[in-house]
Amino acid sequence: MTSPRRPPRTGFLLSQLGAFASARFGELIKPVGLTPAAAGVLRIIAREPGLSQRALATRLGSVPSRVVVLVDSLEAAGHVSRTRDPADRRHHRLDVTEAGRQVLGALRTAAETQNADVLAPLDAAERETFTALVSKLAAAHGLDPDVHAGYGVRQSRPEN
Amino acid sequence: MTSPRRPPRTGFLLSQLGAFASARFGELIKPVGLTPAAAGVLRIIAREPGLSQRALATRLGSVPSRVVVLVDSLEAAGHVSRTRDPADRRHHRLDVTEAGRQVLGALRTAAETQNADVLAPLDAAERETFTALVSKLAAAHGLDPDVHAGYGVRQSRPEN
DNA sequence: TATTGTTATACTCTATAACTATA
DNA sequence: TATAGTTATAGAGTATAACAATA
Repeated sequence: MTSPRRPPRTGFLLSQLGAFASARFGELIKPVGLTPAAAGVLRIIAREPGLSQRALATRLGSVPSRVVVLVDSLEAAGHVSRTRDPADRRHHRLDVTEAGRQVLGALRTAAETQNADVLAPLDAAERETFTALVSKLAAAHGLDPDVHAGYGVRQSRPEN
Repeated sequence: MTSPRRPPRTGFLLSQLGAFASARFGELIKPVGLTPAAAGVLRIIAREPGLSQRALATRLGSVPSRVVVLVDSLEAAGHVSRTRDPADRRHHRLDVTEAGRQVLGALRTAAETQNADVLAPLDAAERETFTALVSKLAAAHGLDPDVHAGYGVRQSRPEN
């Protein structure tokens, strides 16, 4: 007779943990007035000033129309500026404003708090080990911490 | 002068990794014809036969109307049965059908594949360490592997 | 009157397709 | 004609509120 296999729970628990971490960050930045997705976009633009919306869409693995909505909200909030590129007036250069830079500071603080909250149950040594393993997995799977993953690689179907 | 702090990336990478794991599972069960959310509900019902929809909603941290939709889909697919409770005809007892039980087997296979795929970049020793740490974190935060977390503790606002 | 489940409805997120302007 | 960005629209997921049946 076959013994009843114990189900492999790590993958599921990892999904749960990721969702938990994401939700926690969402709560923490609510006072800042940004969604996690918009926060990720702000960080990407800060990292690559002058990015075009098209390039941003590629970076996000998303579509131009989605980028319009995200940038609209950031621009309306005064965190990001759109400037027509004089060299090719079809392009919009995206840049972080001074106000946006201040928000980036708040986001970093929120990230630190989130990090501490999520890892709180681990002691210092465990935390270090865990961080190393998570980094290794993320790198191996080609994940970018600034790309908000609604719930993963859509493209094919909303698999929620 | 203050040195530029290196941002704490583990929380974000964990979100990414969780979304990645969830998306992978979603792909794997596409042939089965279930969404991850429905799959989680099926597992919960298997674990607690005769559950009422109200109780299920509580278990999911969701609302009764949401449960109706989820159970509708599972019942239409023939994986779950609704039976009025003779003792209190307001309740519907939820149970997994024979067909549902077969699907549960397929889900377990998919979970094993997902688990292997996600953890593939780690060697055996790292995998064991990682699994232990993930389990510890999930337990400490009170997470249930069968509760699909759209993207976290909604309840207050869709923080996507 | 309180509780279980259902239906009607609305809102958010995100994608596809059609459109405008620039090249 | 090709490309960047925008608008219109649609679909999936999930919530709130009103409702029906039962207690």
